[in-house]
Amino acid sequence: MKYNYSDIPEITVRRLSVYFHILKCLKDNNVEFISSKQLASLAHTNAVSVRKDFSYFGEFGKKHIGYNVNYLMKSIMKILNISKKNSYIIVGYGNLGTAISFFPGFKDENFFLKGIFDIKEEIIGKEPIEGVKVMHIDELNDFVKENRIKFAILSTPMNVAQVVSEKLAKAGIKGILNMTGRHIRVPEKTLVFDINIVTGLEWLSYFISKKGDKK
Amino acid sequence: MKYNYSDIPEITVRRLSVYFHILKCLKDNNVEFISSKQLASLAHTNAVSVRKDFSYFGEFGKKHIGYNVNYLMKSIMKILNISKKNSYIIVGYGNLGTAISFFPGFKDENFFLKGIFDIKEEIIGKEPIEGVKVMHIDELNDFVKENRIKFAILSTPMNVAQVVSEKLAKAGIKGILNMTGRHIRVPEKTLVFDINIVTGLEWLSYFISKKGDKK
DNA sequence: ATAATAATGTGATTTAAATAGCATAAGGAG
DNA sequence: CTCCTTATGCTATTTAAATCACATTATTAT
Ligand SMILES: NC(=O)c1ccc[n+]([C@@H]2O[C@H](COP(=O)([O-])OP(=O)(O)OC[C@H]3O[C@@H](n4cnc5c(N)ncnc54)[C@H](O)[C@@H]3O)[C@@H](O)[C@H]2O)c1
Ligand SMILES: NC(=O)c1ccc[n+]([C@@H]2O[C@H](COP(=O)([O-])OP(=O)(O)OC[C@H]3O[C@@H](n4cnc5c(N)ncnc54)[C@H](O)[C@@H]3O)[C@@H](O)[C@H]2O)c1
Repeated sequence: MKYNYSDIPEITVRRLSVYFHILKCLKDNNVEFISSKQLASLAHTNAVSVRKDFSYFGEFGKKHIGYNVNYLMKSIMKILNISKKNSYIIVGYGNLGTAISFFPGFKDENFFLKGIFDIKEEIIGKEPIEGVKVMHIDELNDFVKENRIKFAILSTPMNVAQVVSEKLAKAGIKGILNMTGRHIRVPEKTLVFDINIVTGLEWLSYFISKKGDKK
Repeated sequence: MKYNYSDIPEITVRRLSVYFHILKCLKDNNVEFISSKQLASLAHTNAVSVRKDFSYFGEFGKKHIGYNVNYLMKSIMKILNISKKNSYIIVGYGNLGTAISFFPGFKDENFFLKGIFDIKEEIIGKEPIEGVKVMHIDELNDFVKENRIKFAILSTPMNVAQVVSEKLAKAGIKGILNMTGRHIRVPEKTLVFDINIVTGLEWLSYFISKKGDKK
């Protein structure tokens, strides 16, 4: 069956990403085939959901056999548009920005760090990662345009999140991964994905406290 | 109207946390009252959703006026069970763990860091934050039990995520904030909240690539 | 004092997502 | 070669979430 882009549940896209990370791990352990049931159990969901999620994009499995891990990974990479190299920058090079810059996991998914931006004079010009320089935020606009950067990880302090994200949008950044915990408003053409660590603790807190009073 | 715990949509709990962070910011700017419409616009949702979310827990607003920012914050804190002090630990004190330990934002939400665990001999015994020591993972069990720690932020390497989370569950940790990107399996009594930065970039990648082929 | 306005809170309805059920295909056992 | 098992993929149904529509109330303007 053929689906439109707009028929596809947003949550399916999230799950594809989860499946992908699980498949990476399976591949490292030389697993060649996996059933929707097994994959579901690893992804904390159920087999029907797994099959349905894939069915929006095509038929990737074989009856009686399940899914070929390698082929499924490649298919998901195509769907998520991460089969080709992508470039990203980090904006705000403090504690969190630094941690992210040293994390090797982005490369496996074809995301390559191309630049770092901050305002602290003492770090500008440094090259903390080979081939990646820290630049002043004033150089952002030209750099993004010249290098056609699509993605930015925003890890500045909260109080400048809004102004900095406006600069990002203006420079032509297509997607902002917002780590600041502050909601930002940008033109519709720029997408934002929010990650908020504190929110996670609050969610846990609620469900732990409510676990007693079931039903 | 009175709702049961199980009648309340999970997504509502997530949004409460989002509202709370926005309210904190409004309070800092001396805003006293806010309408569901205004709050919705700041939270990227709509006014009815905002009101419905609150209505599961009680009536917090005044007609024609809207919500008192302070009162609403206190109410949300009660709902999320963050009005009293909570203790958490960080397990895996590498780049990310360190960044998190220095982040002051948890205190505002009544989450206090009580201990740090790792296996690197050269950092064990250090006190990177006043009053918070780095301990060996072998001391985890006793420490968690003695200090009745409820929450743990897991930031070890992926390959030990499973074994370490089993230790956490065994020690009696109630909620794990899993930063590793690897899915972990723990007994049902232990809750897990996953945060995966790479997933965020993939989500952005998908929606940016699909934006052209609308409908 | 009355009308107009701006807001909340909640049943009713619509839409989206999850789940169930089943037809079908691939492989293995006998 | 036929039957049994296992697993996919799709349609139908159920459940959950979002939205609509409106009754209600507090405040302001006339
Ligand atoms: N840094 C990032 O931006 C980033 C992004 C996405 C995901 N992650 C994930 O977060 C986790 C931590 O990342 P990081 O960059 O801080 O890695 P890191 O290697 O800098 O830190 C890991 C720490 O865990 C410690 N450790 C190892 N085994 C342990 C054990 N058995 N018990 C306790 N501690 C142990 C190590 O000694 C080290 O200090 C990883 O799983 C990574 O995949 C990190
Ligand atoms: N560290 C965490 O664990 C954590 C957790 C949750 C949320 N956050 C959020 O992530 C963000 C970063 O946290 P952090 O701990 O790295 O903070 P940080 O203060 O260590 O780093 C912020 C960096 O941004 C730079 N900066 C300031 N203004 C700038 C501008 N206009 N343009 C570019 N860079 C600018 C600063 O010079 C600094 O290097 C914050 O918004 C924080 O709320 C962090």
